[in-house]
Amino acid sequence: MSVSSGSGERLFAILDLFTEDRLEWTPQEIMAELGYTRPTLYRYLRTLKDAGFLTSLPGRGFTLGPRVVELDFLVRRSDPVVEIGRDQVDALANRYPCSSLLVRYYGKKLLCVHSACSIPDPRSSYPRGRPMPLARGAISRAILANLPRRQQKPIITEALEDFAEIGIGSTVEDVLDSLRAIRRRGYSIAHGEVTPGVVGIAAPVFDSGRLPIAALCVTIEATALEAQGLSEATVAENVREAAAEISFELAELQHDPTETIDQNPAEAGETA
Amino acid sequence: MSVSSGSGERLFAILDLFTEDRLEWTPQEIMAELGYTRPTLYRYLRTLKDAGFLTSLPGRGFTLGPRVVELDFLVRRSDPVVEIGRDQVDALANRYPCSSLLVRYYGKKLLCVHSACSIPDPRSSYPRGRPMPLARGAISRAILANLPRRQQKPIITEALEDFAEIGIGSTVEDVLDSLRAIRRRGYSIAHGEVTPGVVGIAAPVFDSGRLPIAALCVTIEATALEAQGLSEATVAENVREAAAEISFELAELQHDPTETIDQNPAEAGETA
DNA sequence: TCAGAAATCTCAATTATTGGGATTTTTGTC
DNA sequence: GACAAAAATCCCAATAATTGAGATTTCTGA
Repeated sequence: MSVSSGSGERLFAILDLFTEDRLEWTPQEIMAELGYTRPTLYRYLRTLKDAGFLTSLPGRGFTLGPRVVELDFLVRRSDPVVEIGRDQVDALANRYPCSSLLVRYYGKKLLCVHSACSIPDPRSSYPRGRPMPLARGAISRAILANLPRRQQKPIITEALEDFAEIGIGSTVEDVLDSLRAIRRRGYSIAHGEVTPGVVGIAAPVFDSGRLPIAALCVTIEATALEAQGLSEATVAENVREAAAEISFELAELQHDPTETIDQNPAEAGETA
Repeated sequence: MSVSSGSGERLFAILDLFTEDRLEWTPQEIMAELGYTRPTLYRYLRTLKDAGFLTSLPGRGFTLGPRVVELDFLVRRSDPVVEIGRDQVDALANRYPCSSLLVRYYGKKLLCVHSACSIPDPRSSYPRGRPMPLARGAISRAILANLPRRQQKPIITEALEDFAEIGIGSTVEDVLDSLRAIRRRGYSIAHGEVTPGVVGIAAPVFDSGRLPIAALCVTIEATALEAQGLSEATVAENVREAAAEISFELAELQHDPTETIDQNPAEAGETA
C-alpha cells in the first residue's frame, strides 16, 4: 500500500525492468526509465553487479546475473512441493502425450515450478519460473475453487468478465456455484482457454491445513485424447490421484520432525 | 575491494545467509548473525518479502521466495549458452550412461547451468545452479587451460596444493605445462577427483573472441566405461565435438544481427 | 595517438535511514 | 474463548549515510 521509497526498493526497481520482452538494459536506458541520477545509478549497478544479480555485457549493457541461478537452486531445495511433486509430474508426462505442470500459488500469483513434456513440439509452453494468469485456465480454477470464501470473493469480483467469457458464470454467485462443483469433483477442466485446441486438466494440492498451495495440471491436445481413445474424466481421475498423493506426502513430511520443510508461503490475506 | 557499507549490501547480506546447509532463518537468528537492530531488520525483511525474494513460513521464519524462480526463468532465456547448449547436453546423456553438464564460467566461479542424466541413481549430482570448485575436476581444467596466461597465473598460484595433489604439477611452471597439453588436446580428463570411481571428461566452449566461457562435461562411472567397451578417448572426442558445435553456433548468433545475444559476462580481470 | 563517450570520483548539503522505547498484533496455551 | 508471552510494528528525534553537481579519469574505437 505504502509508496515508501527506500533505497532497497530502488535497487529492486532496476531488477524489475528485466522482463521476457526486454532482457538487456544499458545504463542510459535505465536512467531514462527510472529517472535516477548518473552517479546514483552507477552505484546501484555496481552493487547489483557485485552481488551477482546483474552482469555487464561488453558493449551492450546489463543482463541478469549468476546469483539468480544459484538462488533458484536453493529454492528448488527448500520447496518440498517441488521435491515431492517432481515424480508425479514426470509420471503423468510419461503416461500421456502431454505437457504436465506443477504450479504453485503464491499470494496473488501462479508460478510454474516444475514441468515435463512428452510431445515433440508443445504448443503451450510453461517452463519453471513462468508466471500464469490467476483468472484463466484449469489450474487457476483448481486453486480458486478450494480457497476459503473470504479469499474467493475479491478475486472473482475483479475478474468477472473473464469468468463470463469462459462460461463459468456471469454473476459472482454463479461463479461461486461453478467453483463449488469443481471443488466437489476434485478437478477442473478447461477447453482451449489458454491455447486453442488444448485441453487443460488440473487438480489441487493441499498443505496440511487443507489450503490449496499448488495445482497439478496436464495439458493435452483434444485430438490426441481422441486418437488415444481417452476420456477427459479418465485422465482427470489420474491427475486428481497424483495431486492427492502429493498432498499426502506433504502432510507426512509435516508430521515427521526429522525433515525440515516449509509449508504455505502464500500471503495470509490482503484487504482487497 | 571496498568494504563499502550501503544499505543495499546489507539487504543482500540477508540473502547470503541462505545456503544449501541452512534454508530457513528466523528474524531472531538473523539479528544474532548480522547484528542488525530489530526495527531495521524487520524493515529489511519486509522489503525483501514485498519484492518476493523471501517468503515467511507460518511459524518458522523465512525462506527464499518466488521472485527468484521468476528471475531464473529470465536468465535461462537471456543466456544463449544455455539455449544452444541444451541439445548437446541432452544428446550426450542419451549416447552414454552418464550425467552430462554444461558449466558456465563467471569471473571466479563455475556454475552448472544445465544438466541431464541417463542413469538411475547418479552419485555425483550437479543440477542447474550448483556452484563448483574452480580448482578441481575436468571442468575446471578445461576452462583454466584456455584462459589467457594473465588470468591463469594467480589462480594456479592460489591453488597450487590442489594441483600437486591431483598430480598436475608441483610448481606453477609444471602446471602451466600440463594445461598447455590439455589445451592442445582439446579436452581434459579427471579420475575420481570429485567422486571416487567417476571419470569426468570435459571440453571448453568459446565465445566469438576465443575466450572460454563454459565447459561441456560428461561424468561416467569407470566401470560403466569398461562394461560398454568404451575408451575415454572416444568419449572425449565426442565431448570435444559437441562443445565445438556449441562454440560454433554461438559465433553464428554473434554474426546474425537479428538475434539479441549476450556474450561474456565474466568479469574482466581482477587485481588478484 | 587522439577525440568522444562512459564510468568514477570528490565533497558538501540534506535527506532518508536508524534505533530506543512504547505500542500493537499475533501466537500458543489454558 | 480468554490470557499471557512473544513477535512485529510504530513513533520520532538524532545522525550517519545517501545523494547529486560537476570535475576527473578510464575506456572505446577510429
